[in-house]
Amino acid sequence: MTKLKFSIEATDGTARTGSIRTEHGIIATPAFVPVGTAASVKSLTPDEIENTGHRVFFVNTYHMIFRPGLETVKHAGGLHKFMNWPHVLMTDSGGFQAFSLSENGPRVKENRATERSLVKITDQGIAFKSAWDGSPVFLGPGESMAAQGILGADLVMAFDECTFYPISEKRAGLAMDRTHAWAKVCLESRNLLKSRQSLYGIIQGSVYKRLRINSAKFMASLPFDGLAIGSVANSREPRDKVFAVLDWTMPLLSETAKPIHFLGIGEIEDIILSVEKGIDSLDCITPTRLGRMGWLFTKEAGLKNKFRYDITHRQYARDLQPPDPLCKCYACLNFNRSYLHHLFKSRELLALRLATMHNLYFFADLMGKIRQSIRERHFSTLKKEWLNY
RNA sequence: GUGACCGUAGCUCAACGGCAGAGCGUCGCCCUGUGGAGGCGAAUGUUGCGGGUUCAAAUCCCGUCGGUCACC
Repeated sequence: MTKLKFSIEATDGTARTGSIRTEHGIIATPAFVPVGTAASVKSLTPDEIENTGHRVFFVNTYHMIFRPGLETVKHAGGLHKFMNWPHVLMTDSGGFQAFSLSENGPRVKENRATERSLVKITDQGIAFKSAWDGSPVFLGPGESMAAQGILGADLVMAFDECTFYPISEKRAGLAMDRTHAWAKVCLESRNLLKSRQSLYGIIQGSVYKRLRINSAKFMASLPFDGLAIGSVANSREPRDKVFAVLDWTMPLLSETAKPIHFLGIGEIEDIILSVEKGIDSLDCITPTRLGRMGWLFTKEAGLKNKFRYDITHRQYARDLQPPDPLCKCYACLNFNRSYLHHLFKSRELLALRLATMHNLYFFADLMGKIRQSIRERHFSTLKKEWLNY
């Protein structure tokens, strides 16, 4: 019945390192999970993803439902075969789109204020409209589990209501209650999942201590295979609150001996701080999306620049250094900043590929160093080396 | 040498008597379970130079300098 096998091999304070074993291989934790929303880590082949050091990535159920459609994935034999990805996969339940496609979503808020919300949330689930052609799809916890069963990822997320910020405690409480009710349905729907799929329950409650503790206790009491923390850094939640949420919930979650995933984190500093508090895995679009926009990660860029620089700036036009002099990725071993600058200015496809490769390698490399530091009980040294505090 | 056309932002050009603009570039900001091969914003001008006409000139007139093309 239980699918993943999680073992903690070493701890340093509350930070911990170990492994998650699945049918499609082992993930060393703490792990960073790249995002491949539409069944592709944009611009990279499976071999190239593997060469960046990652053995797992995230695919989005919402996107698969509309394109290519679940039947197409089923016909291909599931996501692993469809994409020819032999390693571990995670799928999101579609719950994030409750936030991202709503009138409070990031796109709408910034520059599509006149566009209508593409979601309507009720106690039964979320009525979506396709972002591409407006066609409707209803997704509740049962539907999401069935969909994720067809997709066949190793690690799947319970269907939840992801909240925006700012939000009142009352409304955050309603979303949490709904998420709790849906969590039970997701567990009841387990037979819709393939036998080897593992289900993560998601803690909600926005920035409210009472709600977060309530949610952590509730989720920890249920027979999930893993636990996840949601809705923390979606839309301008204050940074101190992001980590306060971990302080409130991690002591309750750590006791379960289940892997704990932090949804949507993040920046280098946030990753280090999250690992310090016991997080086992995190996913984020930062290395991939920011890479496509010309941001390259380097340690030398420093904390104040979030460890990245914009290669499209004029100052790199004739810079013959590798993108990151300390890096051993394909891009850094073979090309210089001058060339990458040119590729971005010329909008060459290779720019996106090399930047994505480098950033993913940088993240995987950092996670490897983090794991080693925990094993050697030097995590605080690593933290100080990067964050200087 | 003669004639025609052209000189406007860093670049390519628009405006052709009525507040000097766009694209690209530059610089800045944004992106945390991807609606993103993005989005938002700012700076930059003695309209080649000098004179004239006019309430008003990048625009019309004269001169001058520079460029391109054509013809000798």
